[in-house]
Amino acid sequence: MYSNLLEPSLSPRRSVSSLAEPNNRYPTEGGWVEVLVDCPGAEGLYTYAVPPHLQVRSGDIVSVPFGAQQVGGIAIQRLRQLSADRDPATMRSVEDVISHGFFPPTYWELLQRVAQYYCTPLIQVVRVALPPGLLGRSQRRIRLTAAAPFPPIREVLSPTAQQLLTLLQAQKQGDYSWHYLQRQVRSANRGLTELLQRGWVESYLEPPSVVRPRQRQAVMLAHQPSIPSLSGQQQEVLAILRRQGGEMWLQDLLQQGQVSSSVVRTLERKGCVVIRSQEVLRFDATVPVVPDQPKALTDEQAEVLATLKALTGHAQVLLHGVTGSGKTEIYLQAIAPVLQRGQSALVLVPEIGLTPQLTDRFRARFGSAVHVYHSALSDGERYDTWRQMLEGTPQVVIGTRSAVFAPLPQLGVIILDEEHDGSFKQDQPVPCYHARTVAQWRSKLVNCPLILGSATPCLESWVEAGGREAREDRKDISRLFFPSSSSSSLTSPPPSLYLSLPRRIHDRPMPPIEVVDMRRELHQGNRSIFSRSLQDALQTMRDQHQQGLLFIHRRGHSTFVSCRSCGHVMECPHCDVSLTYHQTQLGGHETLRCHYCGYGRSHPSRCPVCDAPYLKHFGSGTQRVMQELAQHFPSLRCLRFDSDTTRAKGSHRALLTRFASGEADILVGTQMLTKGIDLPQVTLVGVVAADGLLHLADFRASERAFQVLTQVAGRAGRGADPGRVILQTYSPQHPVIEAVVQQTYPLFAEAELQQRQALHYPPYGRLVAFRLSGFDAEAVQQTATALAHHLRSRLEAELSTSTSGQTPFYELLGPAPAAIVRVARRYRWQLLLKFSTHYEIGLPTLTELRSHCPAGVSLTIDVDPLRLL
DNA sequence: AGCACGCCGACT
DNA sequence: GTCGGCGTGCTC
Repeated sequence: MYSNLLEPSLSPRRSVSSLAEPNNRYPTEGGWVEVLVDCPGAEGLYTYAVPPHLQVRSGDIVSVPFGAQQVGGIAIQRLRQLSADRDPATMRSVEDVISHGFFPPTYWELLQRVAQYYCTPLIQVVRVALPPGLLGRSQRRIRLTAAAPFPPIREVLSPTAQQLLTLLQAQKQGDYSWHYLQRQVRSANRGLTELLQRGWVESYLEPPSVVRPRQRQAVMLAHQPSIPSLSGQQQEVLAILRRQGGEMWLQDLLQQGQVSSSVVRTLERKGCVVIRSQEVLRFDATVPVVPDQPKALTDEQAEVLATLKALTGHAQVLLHGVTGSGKTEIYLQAIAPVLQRGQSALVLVPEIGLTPQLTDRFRARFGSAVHVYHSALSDGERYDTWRQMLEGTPQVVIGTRSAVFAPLPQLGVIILDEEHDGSFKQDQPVPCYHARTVAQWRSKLVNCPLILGSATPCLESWVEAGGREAREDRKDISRLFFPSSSSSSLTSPPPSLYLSLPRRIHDRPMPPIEVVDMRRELHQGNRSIFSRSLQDALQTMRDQHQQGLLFIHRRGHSTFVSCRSCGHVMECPHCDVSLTYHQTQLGGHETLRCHYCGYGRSHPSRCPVCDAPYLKHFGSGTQRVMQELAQHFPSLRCLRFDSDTTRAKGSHRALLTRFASGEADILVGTQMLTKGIDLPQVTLVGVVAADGLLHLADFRASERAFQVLTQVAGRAGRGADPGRVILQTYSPQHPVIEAVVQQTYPLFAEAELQQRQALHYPPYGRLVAFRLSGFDAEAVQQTATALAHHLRSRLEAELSTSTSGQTPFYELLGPAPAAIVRVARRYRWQLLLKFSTHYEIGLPTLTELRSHCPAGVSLTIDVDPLRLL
């Protein structure tokens, strides 16, 4: 059923136990080891000889020869003897040990579970769990030899060989990677054999460049019995060393003593000092800002905190606190005792770049015990942070979804902040894991609490916390639910506790939300994108020297460009979408960009179809709003805040800092505004058009719209001044809008859940998406149909042998083309499997399904997809 | 991923 | 007949 990497010789459980025991005694040298190799297509274990000089233990990261190259891998298990069908003479040896990894107990079980559940080979999971570059691979390179004639003798060489030679000779070192040459020259292979035969070039393997800890030489005083006679310089060096407490970096010592290293070497020979290589860790150790103290809590906060502190062992808690209710302070105070116990805490956030404020608060409270782990770190920083975790020092790791695999050995609590956020789900490379799901497993495995925090919990978490059953009682504050009488069909009580913070701190009111019907504005002659209400509010805000946010669903200027003469719409040549018009300022450069594949071109002056000069852009994005603001409110200072202006590293924080310091009055942005911004001086929030969010063809569209709008609205009035929210829409009667205005999560959830239940959508059913794509439209469609047949017969067979007492329910939808069939020239089709949660369905392995796909059609399985194509 | 081996169309 | 395309299959 699953990608059975470890079968048949080794059951998963056995491998786990052997890896989990660091005190296992292995032969120190020689013997054999099974290695999980990092190579696509190589999904089994490979046996290698352990050379006498190496000590290889289970869990170590090793470098091994594999075919023609060197690749990284993980030592899974030592073998005392080789199986009989193997000839010891032909076995290859482990090249090197890259990292001794004593992963925490149960860690491997977690990784295997992820691989199993998300239908992906274990090595893929290992790859997301380890810092990048740790599993290195060698590279084939080609370089000129001394024998190569210069200039090249043209007559005797084939054109391809000539091309290669010219290319190499143009390069300073005369050295290129083979990969590069193949891309440059049509049939490079032929030409290369020619050149190799003549001996003009040679091919060599560059060993994998593996990220390793940086080593520095440390010098320390030795305790010596007799003091030998020393020269003046030698005595001087010893004196410096003593002054510095007996231990220094060699480099510092040489610099301070103004001596050469030979002086120190002599001292070492005489036994006065010891020189040792030591790892230096490259993580950001800046302990910034003013240290702060735990803040006084409201009664509600205190009650929640007391409950959290009382938790022992595994428990899942949904902390449902309205925006501005002080969840972060609770996290901080819940973590403090964990650290005191000598354990560590894992804090997962949607995107680290978006939450500099959160990181700062943690640093201010816990100082250097806070480590940040995410993809924006350099490989070296990431490696060192990761490695440092293995040591088990009590610490707080703040990170994005992949940090759920942070190898902390003494985990005391896991916190997922903004748990509803979609970026906890990975959808690009497999495994398509959800950090919340993985965190649930991990907290169970290591027996620690998991806290899910949100103002707008996703419906899965809401249902798990028993939110639906206990709805009627929810007028109370800060309650703890163990619904004793389970009313529904659930066989077990809700696996999660529900804690709520229904009020903001300091009794600050939730901002009132005013809905403006834009149809009426239009009828009354206002053709601007700003209603009169919003215009007035902006004016008032300006007069009172307050700040505001404007939320627009789209970046760019306009959503599409079309010809008013013939109706032609400008489209991306690689995708089935219209191009977005971009113009940063009036009169500035006009470009068209594809938001799916990144294609860009300049704005044509005439229609490419009918040549009429009447191309016009429609719809509005962040850039257009900026321009309109500049026209209507010239005195208002605006900053744009979207993925275009925050692309550069650190620009996110920079923009927020500028805004916070009062450099601008208004921040104009996209979804980013909803994430983790805590600016007390913001009083006005305007939603320019909510409609773009409401009408998406996806069963989660309403949930997402509700979350986004509630979160944006929640940015207003977090400080002393009360806030207000103006929500412009063309469909004011839409249920989502009504729910947002009333600020009643349970009502929204109930309505939405009824629909979900009726259609067997999550959380009442599970989904698995099978996604096919390829450059050949027909091949993709045919494969989709064939796969659907195969799956249907598989499922029927499964059903007939099912022994489960429940009536199994499943449905295979499709094959259907994706809503946007072609993206980046690839055609995309999808099959959707829906089945009831209590039915354990046996999914075929990825390998099995891929065997039904011809070359050129790729298949990925997305378990529990968030977005449907 | 690389790199074999192996099977079909246009050139000496 | 061979050169050269690239389609499957294996790497301890």
